[in-house]
Amino acid sequence: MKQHIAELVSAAIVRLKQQEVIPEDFEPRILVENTKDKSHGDFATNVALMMAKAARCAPRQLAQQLCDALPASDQVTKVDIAGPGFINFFISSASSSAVVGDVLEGGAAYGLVPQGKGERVQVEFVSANPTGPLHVGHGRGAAYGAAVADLLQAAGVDVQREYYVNDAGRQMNILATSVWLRYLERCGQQLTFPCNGYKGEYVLDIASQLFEEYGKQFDRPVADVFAAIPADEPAGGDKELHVDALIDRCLAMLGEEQYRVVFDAGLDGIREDIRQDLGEFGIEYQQWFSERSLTDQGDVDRALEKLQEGGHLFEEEGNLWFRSKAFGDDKDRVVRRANGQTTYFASDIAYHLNKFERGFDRVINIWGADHHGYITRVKAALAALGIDPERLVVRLVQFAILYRGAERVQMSTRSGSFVTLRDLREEVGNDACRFFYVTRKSEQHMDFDLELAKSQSKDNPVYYIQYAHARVCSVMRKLAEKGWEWDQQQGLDNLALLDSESEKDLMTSLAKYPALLNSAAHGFEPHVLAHYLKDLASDFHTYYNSNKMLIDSENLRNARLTLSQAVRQVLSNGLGLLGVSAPEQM
RNA sequence: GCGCCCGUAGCUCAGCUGGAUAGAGUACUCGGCUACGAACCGAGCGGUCAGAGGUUCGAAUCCUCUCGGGCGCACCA
Repeated sequence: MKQHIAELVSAAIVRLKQQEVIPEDFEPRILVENTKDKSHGDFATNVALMMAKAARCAPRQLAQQLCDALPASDQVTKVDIAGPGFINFFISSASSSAVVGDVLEGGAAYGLVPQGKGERVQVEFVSANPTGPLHVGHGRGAAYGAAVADLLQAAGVDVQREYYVNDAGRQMNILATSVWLRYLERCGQQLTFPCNGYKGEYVLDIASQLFEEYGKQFDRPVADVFAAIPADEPAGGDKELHVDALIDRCLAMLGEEQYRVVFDAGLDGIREDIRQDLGEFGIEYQQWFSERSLTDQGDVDRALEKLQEGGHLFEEEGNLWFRSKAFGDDKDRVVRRANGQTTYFASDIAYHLNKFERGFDRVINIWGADHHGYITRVKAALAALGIDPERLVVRLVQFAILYRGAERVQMSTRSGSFVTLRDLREEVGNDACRFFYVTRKSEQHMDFDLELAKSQSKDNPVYYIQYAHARVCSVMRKLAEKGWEWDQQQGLDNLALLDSESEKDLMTSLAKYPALLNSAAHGFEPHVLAHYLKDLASDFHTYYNSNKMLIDSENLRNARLTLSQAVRQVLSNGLGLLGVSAPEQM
């Protein structure tokens, strides 16, 4: 409909150009909007205001000339000029109610853009270090990333969801060592656990499992393990030196092969736990990409060689640097240390090169807000590799600050005293969780009150929307109890009977859905959909309270049921995209 | 010190690439079930859009500065 009006306006502009009212070369953007106030009709455009200057003409006068030049349309019943020069369009009830048929015909596919000609896009999200279970902070990235991916897919984009597994590096070595120390305890030995180690209970579980599977194969005397290790922090030493020395000792005493077994026990255990956790949260990935595989397959070296060929690397004091400053970064960055080890950044360069080599037109990274300083250097690397940095989109998700009532909850993976996503899901429910996370735009800081979310009260908007859906279902059940049937065709034939304010509002809302989906998808803004669904549910509740549906008049009854079914369909479609269920009863 | 994000009703937040009288929820005050589900609906109360300049027909929205909050500024991942 917006499109139709835009065409009418466009035709009018062409006529005015022929009459030389406005300059030939002037190409205004024609913006048609839904009106906020019903007295302003159904749609409005501000072109007259935009063009006034170029036309050297008062906006209202220009608007009048535009109106006179508008071609006739059987869908438009009235055109008005209002305010400073807006042109308001009133559309016929037949064309506004046509959407009901469209929705029912489309069904679950209503609002979706067919797959096929769309671009290939990768969405990488969560990618938390596999050093422990996901906590509530990761939950936001999970819900947001999944919704963005699903929205893009709904918009016809070919989407691949990926989790980057940081299965290399110091943190993973600390985890492996933590597992081993717990394992030694499980073997019956006593030791002082490093304060910088991973103290979570899940480490104990992994250690126990290791013990059950391998017996005492990895057992070594604790006295030897801690011999000549620098003191830990509580003992007046340095916790970092302490834990690093333990890692080296662990590797030395177990040997490469056994160390790898212990390491993998930790890695695999946690990665599978995360996979299951997210799966239960309704999130499935097409790929779990291993950081280690980049080094193993020589991708890192290859990426560095490529940079070298382009002359983007230089050596200084034994370190190999990338000239990221030349691409807008604050300073140059080390990619390979003097000891030969490549940095995490080097892996990331290789990873992003790998992504684009896999053929994605665009790559979307959902990162925690603390990574924002990282964007410039990754884009710098892409530019140096000859890849347009614009093809990488980074969306930052601000932290969710946890509250228990008025008290702020501190989170730390290392100390083990954090609230896991799993705990939250079990207490609040997946639906409320998924919805709550995406109700706010991603760059907005979010207060997550556990008490409120756990209370399962009506305060949570997800119940409000689900209730609207369940209500329609309930009416259909009651209809059957009365021995009646819903005649969709009769309903569609009698939509003209639905001329109340609330019915028109509903139809307008339904008609907005496809365009809204599209803009939510391309703007990476699932919260737009969340708010829309709340408004649609609200409109429906209003309608439901003021109009009875199960009435004797067959024509009106079927018309109302048909409208309600269309609402139900859109609620169901929208909730589905956000990973929230649409229950038939609650 | 430099960079990014944020500041809208008592609280939690929307406000689309500048548009008409800045909106929801919640809290508070009233009112509505012999009704297809009251997990609902209706009405009221509540604002110097942090502040100051600027751009223009028009600014919560764009630009600059100030104030206030969050987060970054590694040869960690």
